[in-house]
Amino acid sequence: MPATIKDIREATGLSLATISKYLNGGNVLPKNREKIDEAVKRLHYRPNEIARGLVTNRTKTIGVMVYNIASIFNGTMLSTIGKELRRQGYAMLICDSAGDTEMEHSNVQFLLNKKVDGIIVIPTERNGDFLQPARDAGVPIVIVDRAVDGSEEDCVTINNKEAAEEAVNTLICAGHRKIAVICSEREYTGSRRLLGYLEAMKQNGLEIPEEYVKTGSQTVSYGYQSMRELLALPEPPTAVFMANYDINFGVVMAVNESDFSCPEDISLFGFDDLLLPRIMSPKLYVMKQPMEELGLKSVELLLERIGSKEPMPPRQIVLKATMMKGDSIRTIG
Amino acid sequence: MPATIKDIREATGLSLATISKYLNGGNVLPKNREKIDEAVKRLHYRPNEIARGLVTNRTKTIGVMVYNIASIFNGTMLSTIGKELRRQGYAMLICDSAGDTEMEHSNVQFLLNKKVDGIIVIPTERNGDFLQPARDAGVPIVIVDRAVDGSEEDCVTINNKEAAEEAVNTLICAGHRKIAVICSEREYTGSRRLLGYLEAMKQNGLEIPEEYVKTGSQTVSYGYQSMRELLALPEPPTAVFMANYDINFGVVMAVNESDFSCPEDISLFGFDDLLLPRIMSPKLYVMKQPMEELGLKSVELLLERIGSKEPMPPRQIVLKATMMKGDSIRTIG
DNA sequence: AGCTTATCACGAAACGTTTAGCTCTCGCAT
DNA sequence: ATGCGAGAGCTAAACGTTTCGTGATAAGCT
Repeated sequence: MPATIKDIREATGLSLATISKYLNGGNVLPKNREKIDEAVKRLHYRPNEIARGLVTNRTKTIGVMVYNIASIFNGTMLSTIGKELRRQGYAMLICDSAGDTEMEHSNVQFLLNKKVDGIIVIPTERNGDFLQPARDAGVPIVIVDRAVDGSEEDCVTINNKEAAEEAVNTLICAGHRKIAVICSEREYTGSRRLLGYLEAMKQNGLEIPEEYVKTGSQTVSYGYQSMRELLALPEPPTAVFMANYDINFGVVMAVNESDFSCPEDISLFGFDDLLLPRIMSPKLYVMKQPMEELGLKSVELLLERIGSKEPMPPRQIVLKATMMKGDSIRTIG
Repeated sequence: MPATIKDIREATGLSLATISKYLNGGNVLPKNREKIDEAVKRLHYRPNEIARGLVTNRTKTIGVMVYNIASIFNGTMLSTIGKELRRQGYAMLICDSAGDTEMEHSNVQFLLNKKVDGIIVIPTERNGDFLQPARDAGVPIVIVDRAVDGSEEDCVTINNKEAAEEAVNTLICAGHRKIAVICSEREYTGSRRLLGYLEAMKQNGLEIPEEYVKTGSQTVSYGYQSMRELLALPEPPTAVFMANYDINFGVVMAVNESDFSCPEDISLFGFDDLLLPRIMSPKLYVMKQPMEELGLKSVELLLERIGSKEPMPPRQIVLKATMMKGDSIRTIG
């Protein structure tokens, strides 16, 4: 039903080749250019991108895989990534793994069938095997925020370990000795941030009771449950470092429900400067990730790789997190 | 590089038609079936969906337009919609309008160029003109959550006006007389909820000072600013009805920063039962939308329409919101 | 004037599928 | 035996583009 390039041929008397060339930015005689422009406008012609994709073998579509689209962290990342992709003429096909690694496997195959030109992925866990089919197919990949073990892909992350160290050192400087951590070892970010915590504690010669280290998962519910456990200990910590945005939520929920209050009884240090840290009272101390940069950089790397015919070595970009001060830390004599 | 159906032909000696028929569920002789199965597995053959789309004129891809992908409300909706679409074999091409109606216009054209089989849209404002190109092209459309003025499309919403009435009546029953509202008139939901507020106030013979009615936009920042203004009035309200999830956030932020506290000095009633209402202390009273149902129903309507060759009359589905009690309302003598 | 070069247009093949319509074979009922 | 229909396979065209190689025209040089 919609007009095709053949209709333009009828209308102008020119050949398909000439019309196609002009529409793709080639040079034609001024009078032909006018004819084509007129016909395109009159017939509301728009190139069929499916047909184009078949012959050029490029769909101008990028697959984006996230571990959970309902998390505001991912939503914010997708917002930046989507806007930038669009600016460069690419569409964004989103696959939500919903925290399920099976689904993640299936998503890769799905995107390959859709013939995406490249894949941006914020993975569910540290195991990157699910990417194998894409590697085999030679589809460019960029991994964002959470690196995967032993990958050969481009990767954009932040200095997780150092950021965690800075956070924990801040707590220590405020006089805290009994500091707990809530994170996850299954994701890259959680494991790196845990290392930072351990390092800071060790450097300062502080003891780490086993029950102060919670390494389950980076979810709201795990944060909630862990915090309840911590507060119920015979000797609860005086400060807690939360290694991820969703954990922030769960922890704050648990504190609000308890008899403890922040910062009088318990000091908190979180991650990611999104809505929560600013909305709550007291304002939460956090390490802020440069999320926009993360998104922009990942798009840049991917399009670069798609554009270049030569194979390029994998690149590792590491951005820096910065501290945002709040009122959630009590200074201990 | 990947295997094509022609490679299967070489491997089996069968014709393209036979192979295609079998792959699409047709019947072939057992020995041929075996041959094809073997070749498909050995060559890792997967049909090229681009080529298929060209001839069938169906891409098995749905365009989903949201007014802001970074909002957790939309993220949650997208999660449900995406999962259900996927279950039915469809991909989800997401376009974020980022609150910009220009962008929204451009998004429709973009999706049409991508030849999506249908469009699900959570619109930015009440004006639905941006959908015209899709209507002209005969692409099925379903509008979710926020209806648009005078549309002929399928539409899934909730009983906004009645829900707002219930909320305001709850405040009135608790003894409140000075009740303010924060919403927006530009969106369908905001304007309907405003009507509900006005109706409840009128039914109970309550006065509505002009400065108690804030109808700017449904964003965090507007909620924040409006609440500051309300609290600064010579005669501030004793209760506030917040007509949307983002507004909740802004309002709570403003209250936390002020000398007022909830519910002692100010009672609050919000919308949408997502993270915030549960996390905050005191727990927030809200009207809860059946978000999963909203998403599922919209997918169902769309696929039904895509599947049917006959034209169908537009359908209007209205779901019901329910009240979730909290501790954010003070009972006045 | 004759030769070269640059510019533009064109015809035809190709991309990887689906599908309409035809042919062939086989078995069964008459 | 003959006729018939069902089932399965095949050929070829079609979907709407891009692109390769060639041809034509005009302009620029000696």
